[in-house]
Amino acid sequence: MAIFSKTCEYAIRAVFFIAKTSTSGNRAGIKEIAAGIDSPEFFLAKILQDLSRKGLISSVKGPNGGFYIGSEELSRPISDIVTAVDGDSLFRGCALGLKQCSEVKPCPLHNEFKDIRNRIHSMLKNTTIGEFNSELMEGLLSLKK
Amino acid sequence: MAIFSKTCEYAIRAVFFIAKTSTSGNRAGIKEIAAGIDSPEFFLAKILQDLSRKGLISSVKGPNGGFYIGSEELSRPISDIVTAVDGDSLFRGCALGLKQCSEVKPCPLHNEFKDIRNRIHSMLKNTTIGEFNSELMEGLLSLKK
DNA sequence: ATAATAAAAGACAAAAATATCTTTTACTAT
DNA sequence: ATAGTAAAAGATATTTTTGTCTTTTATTAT
Repeated sequence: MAIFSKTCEYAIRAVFFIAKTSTSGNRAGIKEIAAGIDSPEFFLAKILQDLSRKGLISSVKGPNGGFYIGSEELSRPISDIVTAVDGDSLFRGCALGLKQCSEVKPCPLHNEFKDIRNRIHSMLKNTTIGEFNSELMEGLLSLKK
Repeated sequence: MAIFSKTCEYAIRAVFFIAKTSTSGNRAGIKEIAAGIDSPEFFLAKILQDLSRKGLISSVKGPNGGFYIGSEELSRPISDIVTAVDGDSLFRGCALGLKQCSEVKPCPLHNEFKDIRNRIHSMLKNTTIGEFNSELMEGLLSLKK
């Protein structure tokens, strides 16, 4: 199993793509994004609708429309995307799926995973949506294949 | 999303349970295990059949039969279980699902996840199947709910 | 106003993961 | 050898995730 769901993978890649496009002052259409991150177009459309409803990205309909990200949203952490799509079980839940797992009633892996969970969480919290824009524009980072 | 698949969660919990039972010199039946880790019995049966085929646990049919783990298997790392069930994408794959992601063609999160992947991997490699037996027997650790 | 455009919304389909039940095989104790 | 037991194997069902297509709504440019 991967760290994120397919939906979340597409979401993060798309948001990075839209962030890059927005920084250069443009809006990105769904076809352009889907091609740019190599994802199924209609499936991605659903994901972006959801992110839009949740205020993580913005959109405009009609000619010259498309998706964009405002400067305030650019400084949001990518943990916001992950939480919106996959929930917080990645950094809050028990690795073995136990509802009651805690300090007082720990699963065998509770302590060994504590640090890892925290690391994932703080990493996602300290990485922003707009953080990779210049490297993306320079072509140093990849969002597809 | 959780770190492991449901199948893998059940697998690890069941293996810990069988390890504990084996250490006290007994075999564990499927009903006993399913009850002991709070999992669907028939689904767990399938999982254990698979682990048995792969040599991670052993089984005996008929009266007094059941599942057990030999002393050699007790010192195996739990990464063996994870790999057998979920594959190695958790510690090898790209967080954003890119096939080609690497040092030369990294995704935006490649570097931030490198350390985390390594930590997860080494943790799972350094934790053995039998490691929690005494604490499990003392009731200090939980495998259900 | 109207036509063209692009996202939103709704409905549907396929695949994978999770779960259940039945039949068969192997082993044990009598 | 036979009956009882428990896992293995096979078949089927349900749910969730992933993916596709069509219709509607909002916006823009003419």
